[in-house]
Amino acid sequence: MNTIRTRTQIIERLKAAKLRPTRQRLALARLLFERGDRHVTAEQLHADVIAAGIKVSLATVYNNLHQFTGAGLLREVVVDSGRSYFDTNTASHFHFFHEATGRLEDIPIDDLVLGALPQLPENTSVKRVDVIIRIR
Amino acid sequence: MNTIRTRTQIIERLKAAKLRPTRQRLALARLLFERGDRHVTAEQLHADVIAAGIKVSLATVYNNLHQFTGAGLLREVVVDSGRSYFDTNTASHFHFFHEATGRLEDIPIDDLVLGALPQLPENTSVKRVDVIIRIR
DNA sequence: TTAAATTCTAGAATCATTCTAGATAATTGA
DNA sequence: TCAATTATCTAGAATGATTCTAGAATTTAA
Repeated sequence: MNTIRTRTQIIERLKAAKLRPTRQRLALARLLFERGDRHVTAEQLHADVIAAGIKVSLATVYNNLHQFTGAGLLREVVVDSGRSYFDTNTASHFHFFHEATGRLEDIPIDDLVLGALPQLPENTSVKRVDVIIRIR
Repeated sequence: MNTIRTRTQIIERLKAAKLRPTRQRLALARLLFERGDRHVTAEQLHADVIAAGIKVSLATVYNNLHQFTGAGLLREVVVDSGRSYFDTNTASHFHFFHEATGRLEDIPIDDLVLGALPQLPENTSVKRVDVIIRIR
């Protein structure tokens, strides 16, 4: 998970996802994927990219967050009705949510064991299991 | 959890929570607590109370859902950034979330075992643990 | 019954997000 | 390299859930 990716690797990732490496998309992808795991909201990422000196509209940030999620490069985490968080760690894992600060933190996979899943309702399959430990 | 409460019991519950049993609040409380467990959004509950022939504004539904939650009579469940669900079952338990329909379903407590919680970050305590199995 | 306190309400305001439609940029194939 | 095609970007409007506002109505306690 500590993957530090180069610019070139990121461009490859985008191409593999059939997403053109435009100036805006590349800037967003670098902010998201060049360093370790991140949990961001659209607003936060928009502020980051602006701070990095690249002109990108908020709509574009939303578009790209959704495109990345659709391509499996991000995972949406629902902890707060009101805003969405996106997690660069797409492997199966759980979260601490700091209620006071709104910060999300990964729980190392082995640190929390989930027993066998219960029997599912008829004709359904699991899309995903979310575990959030809300702390303060 | 199959508590069928009488009108009088509900009034007592409200008084215990220091909430006046007004016409509107009582109507909402009866819809929520007279039958078994329910998972509702503000819009759904508003539609229900109107259908029951009582005139209540949407703002009042929101006010009361929050007051009930503050009093521990309801629990807010976050499954969807965009709208809030309120659960009349305040005991510790987990949920199935039907992504196609937006319906929440309780998982019987013993049907899913969560291992020991991981070590918490410094100076924090657990407020709540949410487990949501997203199915479709 | 009355005053004080709470609650209710319609409508405006807010906030995150999505939509619109025209402008710009990236890619493709000759 | 150069259009032509296609994807992408953008500002600003629109949306949808929720909260706020401030005045009216109701409830309670004495």
